[in-house]
Amino acid sequence: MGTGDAKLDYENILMIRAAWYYYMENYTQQRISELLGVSRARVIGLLEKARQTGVIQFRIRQDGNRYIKAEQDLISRFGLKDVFTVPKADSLANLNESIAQAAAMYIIRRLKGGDFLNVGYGDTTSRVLNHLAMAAEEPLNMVSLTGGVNYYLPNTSSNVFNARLYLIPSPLLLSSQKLRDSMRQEPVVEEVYRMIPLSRMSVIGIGSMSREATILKNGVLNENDFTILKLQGAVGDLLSHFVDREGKLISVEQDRQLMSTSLEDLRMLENVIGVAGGLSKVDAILAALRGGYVDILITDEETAQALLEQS
Amino acid sequence: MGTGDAKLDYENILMIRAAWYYYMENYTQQRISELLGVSRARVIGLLEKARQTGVIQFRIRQDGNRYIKAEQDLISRFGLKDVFTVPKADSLANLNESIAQAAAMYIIRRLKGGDFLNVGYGDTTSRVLNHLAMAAEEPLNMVSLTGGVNYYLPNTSSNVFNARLYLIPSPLLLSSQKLRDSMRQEPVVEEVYRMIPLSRMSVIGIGSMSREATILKNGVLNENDFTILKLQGAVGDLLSHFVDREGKLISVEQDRQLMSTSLEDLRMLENVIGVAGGLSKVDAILAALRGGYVDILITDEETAQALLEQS
DNA sequence: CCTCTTTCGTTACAAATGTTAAGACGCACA
DNA sequence: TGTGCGTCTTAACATTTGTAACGAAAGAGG
Repeated sequence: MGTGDAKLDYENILMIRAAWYYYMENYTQQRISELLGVSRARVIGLLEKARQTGVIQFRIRQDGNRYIKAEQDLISRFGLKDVFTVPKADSLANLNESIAQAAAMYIIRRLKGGDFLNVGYGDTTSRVLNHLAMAAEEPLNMVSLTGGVNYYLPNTSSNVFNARLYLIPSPLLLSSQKLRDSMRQEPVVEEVYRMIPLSRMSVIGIGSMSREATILKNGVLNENDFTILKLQGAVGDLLSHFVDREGKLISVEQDRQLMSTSLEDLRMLENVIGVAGGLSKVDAILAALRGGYVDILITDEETAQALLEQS
Repeated sequence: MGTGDAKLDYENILMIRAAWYYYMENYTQQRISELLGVSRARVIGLLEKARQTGVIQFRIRQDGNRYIKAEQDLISRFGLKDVFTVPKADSLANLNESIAQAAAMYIIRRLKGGDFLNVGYGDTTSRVLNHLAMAAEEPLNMVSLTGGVNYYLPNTSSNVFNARLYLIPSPLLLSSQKLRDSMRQEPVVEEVYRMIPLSRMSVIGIGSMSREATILKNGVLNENDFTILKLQGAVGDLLSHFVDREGKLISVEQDRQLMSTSLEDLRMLENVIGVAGGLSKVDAILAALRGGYVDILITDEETAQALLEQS
């Protein structure tokens, strides 16, 4: 059996060398092009590709004296284990990307070897996973906290999905509580549920009640359901469980049709990382913090400030 | 108790933000200077300082298909666990620095939490430690494999030495075997020796028989001793124990005056990382490999090639 | 209160990096 | 043996980054 495409291998080596020379040795691209025997334009391309594919990675050191005031205040106000904020970005899309990147950076440096990571449902989570898969050298072990399997699959652009997935083989929302309960007891489902408490870390998004909510866009809920939930005091959702300002579950019919880790079980988990940013999410994040579901919060500075002011 | 110098804190925050914007978000320095409200010149300075002090770090991903041919060949030829090579540098001084940096990168991503690291004696080791101390977020636990304490202390330029040190409180070379043996049994010495087998990793240099050898420059040995050792077939040293081409100890008087982990004990350790590069070290590295003292080798590509050709 | 020193901002310039368009080259395929 | 296709190099140009010189502002010490 061959070792794969020789041309790609060579490209890879070039990329690694270019990255080494540029970032580790501070050589100019001109110099590197001479050392590697390629054009300078190509060196630029190699470096770009190295960044894109995660061959070269940037990390910000996270030691004790990195905290800004808002971070410290959040930690003590809500009894959190840790908080990490990113500076403000120029658009909401970029902000979510930023926060996802920060979360991936946060996780990857704390997750070792064969550790398992529970993952929630949602757009932010999905972004985090993409970054993670790229940065990881050994495959990650990921356990899903909810149904809705399709959500975790590699998205179009990404290359190989460098992870071992243990997904709950079920849709997120079933058509009846009865069916949910039956599925819940299926051995293959049961098996994943048993893994969940064994993971060292969990990463979940925090949903707001805005029109942008993933759960709406995906068609899991319709606008009507949504409006009713709002009337009942919902400010956001965790793992698709809607909660009120205090983080208490709003008990509605749909909730009993969900294939999703319960809020009580979520609270029992250690190292639950909540990932969410943007002012529209402030109420939802506050609910998550008050409910005690989240141990570590990754957000942006503006939102962190707002959380402090509104609590 | 105050939280330290407010001005330095602020400088730190600026530095972190600048690094985040520049490396994570790809903003231009111009843009960053506006966001941060400082001059562009200062942004350049902040970024420079962030790199210097390890606030921002570059890492090359080390997955399975990074290996170049020489690395794979070395692994299989000598039954090693891993090999990492750096591309050639422009001078020997830079080469050593490169290799030290690579070693630090290698170690830091495999060392977690409260892990302990054994460290040998020598210039290369010392460089590795400096890089390590800078990159680590939590203090490292380092255990010395030899006496010669002064060698491990923070060198002039470095800032805080972010490590917990467990050093053998003794010179490297004592004036008699008798004294060595007595010292060896002192409780404080014994204590460190007992820690050594418990560490997860060890990093050692590999010395050659050149005039540049640390052990000579430090005045531990004089030129005479050195010449005699060469006549007896010495090709290099590990932890100041001189060995022949096959890696067998050359039993001389000085060896029995050394406060240094024995070669047999060294061989028993897991994950011993040998760090050495440059053509002058080829014979010494070969001896270390043949003797089976080293599990992981960090060197440069040119030397790797030479190792294969001369074995 | 006045210097001295240090640090930062400003500016202008030099060097490096990134982008683009045109053409050369190799390679698959008819 | 062409003919397309993609990828590379080359070269010119635009943008970004790095450096150096100078002057203003702030703090230290007399």
